[in-house]
Amino acid sequence: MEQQRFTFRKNERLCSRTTIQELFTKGRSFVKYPFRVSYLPVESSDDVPIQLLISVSKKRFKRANKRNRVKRLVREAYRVNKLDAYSQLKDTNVHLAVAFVYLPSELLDFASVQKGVKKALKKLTDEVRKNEEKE
RNA sequence: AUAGCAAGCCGGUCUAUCGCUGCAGCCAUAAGGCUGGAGAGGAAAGUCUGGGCAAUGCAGAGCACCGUGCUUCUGAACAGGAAGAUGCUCGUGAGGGUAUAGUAACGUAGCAGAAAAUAACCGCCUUCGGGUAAGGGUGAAAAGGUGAGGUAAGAGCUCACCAGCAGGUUAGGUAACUAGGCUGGCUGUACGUCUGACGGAUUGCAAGACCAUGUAUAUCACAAUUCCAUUUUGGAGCAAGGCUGCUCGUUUUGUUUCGUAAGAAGUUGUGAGGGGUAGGUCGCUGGAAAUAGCAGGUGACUGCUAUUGUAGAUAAAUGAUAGACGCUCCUUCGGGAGAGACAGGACCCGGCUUACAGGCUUGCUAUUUUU
Repeated sequence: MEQQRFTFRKNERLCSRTTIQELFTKGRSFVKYPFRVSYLPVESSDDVPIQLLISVSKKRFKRANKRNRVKRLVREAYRVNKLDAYSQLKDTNVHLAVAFVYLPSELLDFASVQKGVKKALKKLTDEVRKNEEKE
């Protein structure tokens, strides 16, 4: 793992259909506006601590170009702000499958999306650490 | 100059930093790294149509069902396009919208109105048997219109002119059709049923082809064990399906019976092995291609020549931030403020339809002013 690179490559995305199924049926979740975050610890040999899925519902955004725009904004915000969460999770040595579900039905600008992503990541890392300590 | 009509085009550009998906080259055991170059639209949308491609099905015939509808072209084809014809309609105008096979037979025509179709009622005339569609003002539509003669009163009953229809005919046009002349007193309109012509298999790239870990397993070989009648093929009958819905016809499968041929079958273990899930590879982008020039055509379009290589992702790439230019508005000319539409490939082409801030070009029309 290189130092301080703001990448978002394929191995950081959640691609497998079966793990996505498991994530939504078995995983835990919380709401931190504007996202609902679901997560599930998984077995993985990769270096990457988090595999992420961004989801925007067709009900809220009927047109494909708006859905694409939301996904791009969220992905960009995650890409810039993920390193904090990585360093937090590195010493606990868990691998997570995470889904960000976009809740509002209107477009937000990049600044507020970024704020939301930061908050959500913080809450995620806090919860994971708590759970580790319990067990 | 202002307002508008038609056709066509554009629909931000550049720089810096970080980042995404393929491709080519180099480095690396690998993970990956570096360099170069490429990376959404006019509608990519709706999925309404015509094809290519793929799988399945198909001896054929009739009926049903669905679609189309003036003419001539165009095109691979179409419910597409071009040029034209006729009727109706909107606009001062440039122009826009809309309809169009056939009518032998049958049906319907609300409200209003006397009446919506082998004319009843009022009225008119009368020799009291009847005759009469000129008058009745409602409607989208009222039995051709106007005038004269004629008559008891009237009527194409007769005549002139006008409108339409039918049959010949002349001229123009490839044709739809247009213009004229002749003959016939032949004279309502709309919609539907109907008749006839042409076309139409079904499902869509989540099609389909290939590779294949784990798990279970058809089949085959060998071994052990148990046990005794099945398997193969041809004819006939019956049943169920397939061929678009139905009928005829045809075909496939199952079953019963008659004949022919063979001698084996079940369970367990080991090995081989087909199909096939997760996942992956192909399909996948060079094609009715794009651009330019020349030629033909009123035009859609066609031909020839040259040049170009132009997205191929898969929980799905083409983005974010900052600045500059450009656009609109305000201005104290220092500057300040604002907007940036509709919309994102998912096998590929031809169309149609719908959405769209703002801007540009060409031709034309109306009005006003100046010359």
